[in-house]
Amino acid sequence: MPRKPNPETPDERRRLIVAAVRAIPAGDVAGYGEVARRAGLPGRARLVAKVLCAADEPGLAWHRVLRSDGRVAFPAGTPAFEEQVQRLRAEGVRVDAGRVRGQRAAPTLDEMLWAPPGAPKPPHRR
DNA sequence: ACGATGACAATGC
DNA sequence: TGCATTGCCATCG
Repeated sequence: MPRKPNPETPDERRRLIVAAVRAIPAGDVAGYGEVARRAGLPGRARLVAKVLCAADEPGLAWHRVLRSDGRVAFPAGTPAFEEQVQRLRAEGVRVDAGRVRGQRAAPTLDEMLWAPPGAPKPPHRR
């Protein structure tokens, strides 16, 4: 059956995405793709970026959203980049050279199931 | 309608 | 890890 690509209105999508971002607990992070999926909009990672860019929602934790590789999306050195890094560190997130440590930016279902507490432990680096 | 663009993702070397 | 390539999706001129 023909799948429906975008049954939602632009505003609806914006709302869903903002909600998904709000759902990220402090001190934790998520990838754009992850947020998109949690928002019920799989494959729309770029839309998430768009929304965050235009999001003027006060208190929105946009800084907890990273690329799938755990890196900050802004080019290093830019004001936005620096601010994001600081905000993350302020929440106890270890950021090294624009890369987040200690957590997975885009944990897959497999990963969650296959990496229960006590599994392959990546050595802490700091 | 079409091509360019972007706070992206997955894959390959 | 880093860089290049390809795929994706919504927006905009």
